[in-house]
Amino acid sequence: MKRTRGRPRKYDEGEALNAAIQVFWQKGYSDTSLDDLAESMKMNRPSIYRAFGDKEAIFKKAMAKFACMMDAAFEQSMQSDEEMGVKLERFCLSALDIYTRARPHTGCMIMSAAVAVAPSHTAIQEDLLGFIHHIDTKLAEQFRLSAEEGKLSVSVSPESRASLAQSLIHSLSLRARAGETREKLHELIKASVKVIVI
Amino acid sequence: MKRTRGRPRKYDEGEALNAAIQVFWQKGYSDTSLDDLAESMKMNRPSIYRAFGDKEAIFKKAMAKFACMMDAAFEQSMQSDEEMGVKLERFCLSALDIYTRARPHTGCMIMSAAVAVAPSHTAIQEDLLGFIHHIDTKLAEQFRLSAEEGKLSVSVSPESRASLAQSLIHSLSLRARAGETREKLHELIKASVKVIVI
DNA sequence: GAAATATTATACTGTTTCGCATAATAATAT
DNA sequence: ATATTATTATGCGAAACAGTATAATATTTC
Repeated sequence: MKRTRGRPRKYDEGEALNAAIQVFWQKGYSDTSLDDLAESMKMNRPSIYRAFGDKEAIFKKAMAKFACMMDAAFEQSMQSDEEMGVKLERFCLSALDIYTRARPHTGCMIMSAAVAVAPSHTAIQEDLLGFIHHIDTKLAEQFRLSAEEGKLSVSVSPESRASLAQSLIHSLSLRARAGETREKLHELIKASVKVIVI
Repeated sequence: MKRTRGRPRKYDEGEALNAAIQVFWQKGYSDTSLDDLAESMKMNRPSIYRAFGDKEAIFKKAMAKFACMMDAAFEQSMQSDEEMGVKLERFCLSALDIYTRARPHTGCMIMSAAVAVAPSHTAIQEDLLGFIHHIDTKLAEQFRLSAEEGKLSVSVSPESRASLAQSLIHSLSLRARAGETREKLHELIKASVKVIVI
């Protein structure tokens, strides 16, 4: 592993992006200044520009990484041979954990920060819609598998169940950010999942 | 009706607030400057301050008025003796109309603008949570009435149905702002309502 | 050790922003 | 008419901001 030439980097690209996620997550896109980012990423502005581009580019990368985190949580929740209701509940609880980790609760970074600026940032809006469709697809796939095993009534399509499940996730994010308690959201999950896997 | 003394107002308070709603709705809280508001409200900054207070105060008033609009849409959708599924679908379609009226779609002003700044604006966060609980209550009341008429299975509580219905509303707003088409959202409503009133 | 290179650090520019201070205007009251 | 009052209109100052240009620094290569 050859060392690079010039002056060595002071920052770690992955950690810097994580720091950017934290700032965008809490303050949203518009209220996050490049100075905020520079401080939290432990980089100065010119270095940020060189490494990640302008503010929108940084945000898009942060958003992509956050999406990967959610994806990983999904995969982990689904890998078992339990019933779909159990798996879905576990995924919702993972999401809830992420949404209520910070204080005050910050919900989903994408469903708050990206959604807020979507109308004026076409590129972000496109990524956002893609992310939503991606989750739709992954959820539907799981419901389809479960239905094929005969464990779900055929009166409701996997796609309908998937969109209802994602509605629940969306609502969890909004409610968490609105300051709802973790306990109430836990109850909300249990009651909603029951209906979704009816 | 005695005319007031001094120089007559150039603006109409209600219309000015409507104009403020439009700006916050599209651009969000942080990206809306007082100059933006002044232009759209057809007032100059000092007049705005006198009439509505600072930016947060303007927003809180705009939010309250938007909440009233949604409330009115709800009442109108519910006043009939049809089945709850029909009424709920009508309410969702009213919401969809509001969420997709502008281009690009702006979703719900509260669920985008207010949610985005909630962690850093306690007063807004409180109003937001209150609004969500208010809708929960009104929906649950309708489901309870419908259940009392024996038109809904008792296996799912009115409260669970209410929170699922609001999840759907939340998701509609997010998806609309993400650029989803009106047609797909219409399909989403039909499929979801079917499950919620099962 | 000197040149080349990749990064960090500082400084600058033009713009936007908020909040307010002050001036101008239009109506009523006396 | 003149004073009073409520508003509109203009302008200012200090701060924050995005983006970049330039200087300083640390490392490898030769």
